[in-house]
Amino acid sequence: MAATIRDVARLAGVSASTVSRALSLPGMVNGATRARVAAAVEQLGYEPNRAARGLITGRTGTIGLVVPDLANPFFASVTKGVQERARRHDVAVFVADTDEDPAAEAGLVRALAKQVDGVVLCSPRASDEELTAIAQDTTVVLVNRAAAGIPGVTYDNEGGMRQAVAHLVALGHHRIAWVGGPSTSWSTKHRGLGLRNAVEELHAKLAPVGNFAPTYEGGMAAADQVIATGATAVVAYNDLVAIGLLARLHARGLSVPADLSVVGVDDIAMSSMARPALTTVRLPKQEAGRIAVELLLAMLDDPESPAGTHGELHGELHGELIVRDSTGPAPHNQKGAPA
Amino acid sequence: MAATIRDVARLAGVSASTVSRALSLPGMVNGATRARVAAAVEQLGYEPNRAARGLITGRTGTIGLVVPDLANPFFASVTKGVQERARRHDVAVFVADTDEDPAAEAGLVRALAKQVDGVVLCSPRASDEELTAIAQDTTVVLVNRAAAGIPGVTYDNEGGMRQAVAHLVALGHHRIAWVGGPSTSWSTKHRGLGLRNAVEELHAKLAPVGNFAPTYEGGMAAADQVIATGATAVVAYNDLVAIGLLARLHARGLSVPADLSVVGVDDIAMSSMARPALTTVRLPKQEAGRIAVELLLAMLDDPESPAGTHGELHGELHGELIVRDSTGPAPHNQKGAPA
DNA sequence: ATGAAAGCGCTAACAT
DNA sequence: ATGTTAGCGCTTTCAT
Repeated sequence: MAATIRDVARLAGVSASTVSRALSLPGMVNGATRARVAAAVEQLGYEPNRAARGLITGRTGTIGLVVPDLANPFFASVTKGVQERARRHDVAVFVADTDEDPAAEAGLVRALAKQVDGVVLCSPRASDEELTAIAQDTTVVLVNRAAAGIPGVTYDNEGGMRQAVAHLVALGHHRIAWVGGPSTSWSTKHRGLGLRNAVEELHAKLAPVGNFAPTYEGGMAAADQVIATGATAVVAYNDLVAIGLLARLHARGLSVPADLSVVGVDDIAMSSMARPALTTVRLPKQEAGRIAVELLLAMLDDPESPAGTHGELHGELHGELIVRDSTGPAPHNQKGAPA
Repeated sequence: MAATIRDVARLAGVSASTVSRALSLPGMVNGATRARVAAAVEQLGYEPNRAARGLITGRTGTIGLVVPDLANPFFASVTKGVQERARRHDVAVFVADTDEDPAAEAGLVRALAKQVDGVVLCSPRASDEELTAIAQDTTVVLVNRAAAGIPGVTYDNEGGMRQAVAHLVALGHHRIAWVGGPSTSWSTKHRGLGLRNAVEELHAKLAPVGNFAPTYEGGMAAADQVIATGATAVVAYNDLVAIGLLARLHARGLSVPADLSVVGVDDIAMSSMARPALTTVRLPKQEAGRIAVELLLAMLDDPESPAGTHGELHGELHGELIVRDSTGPAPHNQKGAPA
């Protein structure tokens, strides 16, 4: 059996409470005593029982993480970041995968919530109302989604899109197609907005081709519509979509970037392996996970935690344009080019 | 505050012990009483406090999962399988990522072990001795690795390799190169063995080109040596390596499958997106995770659990050959072909 | 079939 | 600065 606090107390010749204090409030105990306790702890290999501690403190030392799909490299990276930072704080993390099922999401979060101190919700598919309701009785931090009054970490989608457009315009592109992700997606909305602004500022034209699944298949499905717009460049919702685009464009006999330049978002590992390698806006994925943990822990430590108090807690991360082979100069005789 | 067992007891007009029994040993309590308790539970939305229960039963209702790298699609899939099955049993899972650091592995497992009922170790990099030591004081199940006396689930590497070779031989290939993974990898060893046997049975020749990192870069590094063997087909350690191979072969001006056929292992999502799409041996990844959970839970439920007793507990999963565009008929004037 | 009592390992008043 | 006491929410003897 594992040693208990009483074993340590006996060995150190003190009471259990002193051991408890020596461990959690070292300042309150005499240096010599503290040393004796430390020695006893060491000798016995004592580790406090978390369940017992949790029973009385009401804290479990555990946080939850909910992601739509672990098999999606973007979410896998965020998860790595969460892991790493949580471990540093000696906090364990329960990971739950909703399998992209929006209906299962809320239930899962609520079930998780009972077993943890707080929850990191990554790219939740739920409505703002549902999120607010959940945040009522649970400490929640959002990743890749903003919702009024709930702390979180998001990406500067506008800035990222501006970089992409600036790059394309510098290459001589004037007509840029945009393949959006799911219409319910928060980032689709903001990327679209950013694109619209950037294109206007830089005197180019935007040709949105609608909403598609945020997957390889989505990209395949969008490709022909992209071609039909007559654009010489296309920005895709994310890298997966961009790679699907690449595949279908190739099948249609178009060459990238000679005929059409392609830009993705995320910079997943696959993007540098694509042919041609994909120009993309790199999002700091692990960093988002790390910040989310810090935010959550800060909320937990702050005694004043009535829902909403932490609304101002918010991190914003910036994307970085990574230029690879899928973007190049605009073709000379492009449709829609100035005469 | 959440309702406690006493609240339920009061509302149902029984004692706390009766509520406890009604919940965990329904057979021991009168039907009518049971119904009253159930009603009270329902009305109060009561959920037993796991920490309190764990304190007395010694079980946490939590298992641990250790993987080398969550960003690797193979491990992400296994993790999904573990998740899904654990949830079905109302068991939570702590996920830990060692970041491919073999040195961190053992420590992580031991730290995890104190907080969970058992641990699923996926593709551990540790030595057999270390694993045995860990299994001494923790309930452990291995995935993708066999070690004496420790239950686990593995893949039938030999069978998978035989399918790949049969496919290639049928296409007229006689000389097959083999790009192995890390020399310490259990699957490298068994895939190599399977290949050797299959090639002998089918009267072909094997040309091993050594050990490489199980990554895209590893495949790039191996490609030129593969070409030098004069083989008309190559089997790669896994899909990532095969895709790296594809990239470097393309750069060298070789065409796949016209000049060289390429086969991978795993069937990660990326494989069907590669150009040409990759022929591969599909491994049931999520299934491995599911079985591991069942194994672990079975061990936990079985009172007789002295280490080693469960050594015979073992699942073996079979791969399935998925033929795509990266394999084709052997070139006519191949080197090493019969005259 | 049910209740009363004890206690899991720990922390947090309350004493001293 | 340290010890004593009580009790977190639950399960489990032991009675009845």
